[in-house]
Amino acid sequence: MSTIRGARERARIEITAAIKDEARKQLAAEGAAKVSLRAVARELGMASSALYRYFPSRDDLLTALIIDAYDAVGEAAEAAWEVARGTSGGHPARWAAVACAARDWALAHPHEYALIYGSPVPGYIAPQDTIGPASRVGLVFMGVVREAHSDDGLAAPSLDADLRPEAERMADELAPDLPPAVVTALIAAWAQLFGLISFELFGQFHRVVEDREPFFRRAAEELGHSVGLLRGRGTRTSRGRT
Amino acid sequence: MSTIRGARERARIEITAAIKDEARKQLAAEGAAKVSLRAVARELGMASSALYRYFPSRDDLLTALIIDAYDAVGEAAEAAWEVARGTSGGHPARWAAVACAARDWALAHPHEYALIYGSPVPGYIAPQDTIGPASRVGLVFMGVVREAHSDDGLAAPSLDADLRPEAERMADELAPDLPPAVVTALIAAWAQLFGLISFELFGQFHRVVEDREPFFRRAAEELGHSVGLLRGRGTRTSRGRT
DNA sequence: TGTACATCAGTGAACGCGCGTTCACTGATGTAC
DNA sequence: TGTACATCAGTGAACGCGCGTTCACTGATGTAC
Repeated sequence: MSTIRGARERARIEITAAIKDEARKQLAAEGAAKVSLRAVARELGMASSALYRYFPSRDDLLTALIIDAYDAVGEAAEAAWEVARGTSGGHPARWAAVACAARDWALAHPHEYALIYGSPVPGYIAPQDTIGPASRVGLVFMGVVREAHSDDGLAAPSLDADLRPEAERMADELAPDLPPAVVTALIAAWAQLFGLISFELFGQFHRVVEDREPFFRRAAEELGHSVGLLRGRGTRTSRGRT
Repeated sequence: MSTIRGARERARIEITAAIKDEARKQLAAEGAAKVSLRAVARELGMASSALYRYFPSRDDLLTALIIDAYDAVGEAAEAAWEVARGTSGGHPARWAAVACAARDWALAHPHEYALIYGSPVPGYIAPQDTIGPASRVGLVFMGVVREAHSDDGLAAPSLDADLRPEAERMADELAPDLPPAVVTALIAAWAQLFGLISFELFGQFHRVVEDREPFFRRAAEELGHSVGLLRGRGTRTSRGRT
């Protein structure tokens, strides 16, 4: 229970990390399907059976990678948010900065991205532990919107009558302080942003969109407006709009 | 070269279809990773080596499934468009109808959807033959927009200066008859629509969005407006908007 | 209509591969007295 | 500080699995004369 535990405990932590690192390396190189306990053990110079001291099964190792990936993209988004808050851009600029950070992370880690936002691995059931990390990026976008809200920089979009009950339920559960129409639009924008990233990463934009950064940026900005972010508030953004 | 070819040729066509059907069955049941030549052959009561008379490799069989899946979702979209054109709804309603058809198809064929819009199979390179079928759904959306354009039911969205060159290039290549801003917004909307579908299908909406049909419908309608579709044109749609 | 040959579908055995997981074990590290 | 025991990391062999692909072959269908 003390902070300094024996060599055993420290070794355990280090080796667990080494296993995950090697697995992540294989994930990055070959994709989730090719991550195998035997290959990891081989690369680490251990017997494959030794890994079972650290992960009860291959699925558990994959789960660890999934959690780490969610955390990594979440962290990237949080960091971008922090930076953007320190600059003169308004809320829409912060929104766009977070979106671009998510895209940048995805481009830098395509297989990790595919692991969490691509088709689910067949037979794999996401355990509870992934839920928290999975929502981290989304919470950053929600944070941007919430800040805009308290700055009076948010105009709730319209809401169809037949969508109202579901919108209120979602707002109740996720962000009771925000207008239901905003929460609804936010969730849609969240999915749509990752739709843009997935299409780029998974090859649907091949021979269609070439200059992808400005394309994505514009779409992301548009999504910011769709959730109700207003341009005026805060100091003026540096990127003009014609 | 005549229409009626020998028994050999007819048998070849039938058996090729049977192989694809069985493979599709396994795809639907277990996902792309589990589709194996041996299992297909087993189920068909043939030697596994016999399949090589029909498909030179497993990848080619997968390619056939991919093409069929693109064609299936494309066909569903086209059919929905035809129906929507026959009803009193305006262009936005047609857009929404096509979007909902794509979603319906995806919900009915989740593994086929994952095969074409999920993470690319590692090591698999999409051959040229998939390009045509892959663009079929997108062309339906473009058709809706084009019709609106010639009906004066389209207002081009704004376009950032830094995006203009790419927008003009894309318009030139894909739809020179449409304003570049519209083409750009259309491609973004296309990706975003499938982002909504993917999030729903791949489990990101689990415990977040419950009543998904109206949620999707609203987002789809919003996307229609984002490409410039105007409400007024054509007879009024049956779904009011508050 | 009949014959000789070419084409092609399908067989069954085999090759070689890599995987996840289990199990009885050895030896080092940690703990209680 | 020293000893006896418990805990745990790591080993290496083995089990059982299913896969993609190749190859020499048999026998049926098609074709040319």
